[in-house]
Amino acid sequence: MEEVYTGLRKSIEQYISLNEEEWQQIRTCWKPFHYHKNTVITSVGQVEKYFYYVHEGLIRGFFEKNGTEHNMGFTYNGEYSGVYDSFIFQRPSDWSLETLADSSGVRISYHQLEMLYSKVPILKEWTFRFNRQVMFGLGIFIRSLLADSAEEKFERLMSQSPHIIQIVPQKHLASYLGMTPETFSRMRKKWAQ
Amino acid sequence: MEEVYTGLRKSIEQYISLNEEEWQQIRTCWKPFHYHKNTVITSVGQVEKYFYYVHEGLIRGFFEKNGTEHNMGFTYNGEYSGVYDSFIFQRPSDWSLETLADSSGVRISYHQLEMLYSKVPILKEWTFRFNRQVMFGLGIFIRSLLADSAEEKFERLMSQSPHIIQIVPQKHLASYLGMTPETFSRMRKKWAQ
DNA sequence: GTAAAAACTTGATCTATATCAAGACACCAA
DNA sequence: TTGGTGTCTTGATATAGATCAAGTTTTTAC
Repeated sequence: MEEVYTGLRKSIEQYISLNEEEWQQIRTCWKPFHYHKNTVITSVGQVEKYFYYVHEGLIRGFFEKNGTEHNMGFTYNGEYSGVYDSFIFQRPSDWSLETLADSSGVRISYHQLEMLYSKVPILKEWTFRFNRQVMFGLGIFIRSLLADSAEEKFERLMSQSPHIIQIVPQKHLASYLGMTPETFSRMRKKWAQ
Repeated sequence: MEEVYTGLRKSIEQYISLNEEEWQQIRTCWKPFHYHKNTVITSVGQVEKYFYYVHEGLIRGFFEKNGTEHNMGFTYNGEYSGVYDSFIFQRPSDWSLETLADSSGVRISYHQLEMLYSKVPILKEWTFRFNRQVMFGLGIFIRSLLADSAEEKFERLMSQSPHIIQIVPQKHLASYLGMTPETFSRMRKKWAQ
């Protein structure tokens, strides 16, 4: 358990630095969670209550349209998860969160976080910077979706995160790149040669 | 000129409220700009110096790949523009900004804005909320790119912003939706019936 | 350990959209 | 006002990737 909090602290301190008192305030607000594989954490229509720090596990964010699921992203060890927009605006979500492996870590509720901002003002700066980073990532994703062919998207994924294919089921990766599992499988074969 | 600043103030006050002194501090930091039609404001490789409030005009954000330009978005009257990621991180831009009509308004430099944050702390909250709104919009855009067919994207655009077709050249709208001008033209014909 | 269910692969075919090409229209510059 | 350049339309053809289908491998559950 201790190492989960150590991970959280390190992760927060990538953006801001904390003194001991601030950290203690923050720490007490994040509560442990644990979900088994293939558990839906948040589903469409719900209001996202929590923001998650995933110490160990794998989570996917996805939505459904005409019977097809579309993956928007994945969370690995040491990253954050949650239905951001629903969390931020406390409005019903239009996408879902599901574990793809047993996942555990700590999470903070919306109200706890709002309260923390007043107790630990610097934390607002953390959210600020974190959001900017997310924005930046979304921009890159959009760029790829607009301009890259299926083959390019596949190759980009393989050269940037080759390990990912061992962790995330192919059908989900395919959907994330906006292609069918069949196409993904063919790309993979081609790539291997 | 006065109405430009009135527009800016209203726009900022959608997120936060300002007293007179705060507003005066903010106001003096935003300087007028004016660009003619078809002017490149910021190009690839440059570091974005300014954040723009466009009172009147039309600006597109785009990048180029293999000789094809891809539009990422447009700015209309009363909206903000700038190469956000380059501005935020003060790193060379990998996309460009160009006017599609004579465009004028006010803009603030990176350093002025940083300075303003310390003089008018509430302004940071404005940026915070504005960024969240941008994130939200990017999420919707990604969703559409992942799941919608060319026809659906076209229809969505026409029902959500039917006026846009009068303002933005079709070839740019086509690129924004991730399709060719020919496809866009055919969709349009079909739609008219 | 074994059966059932998922996930992945591979091939054959189909289709939405791209590409190529050529004509019509529109706007701007002298 | 007119020529020219860029934009839009329309048709013919090409193709990347989807869909359908059937077999194989891997994972899950009892």
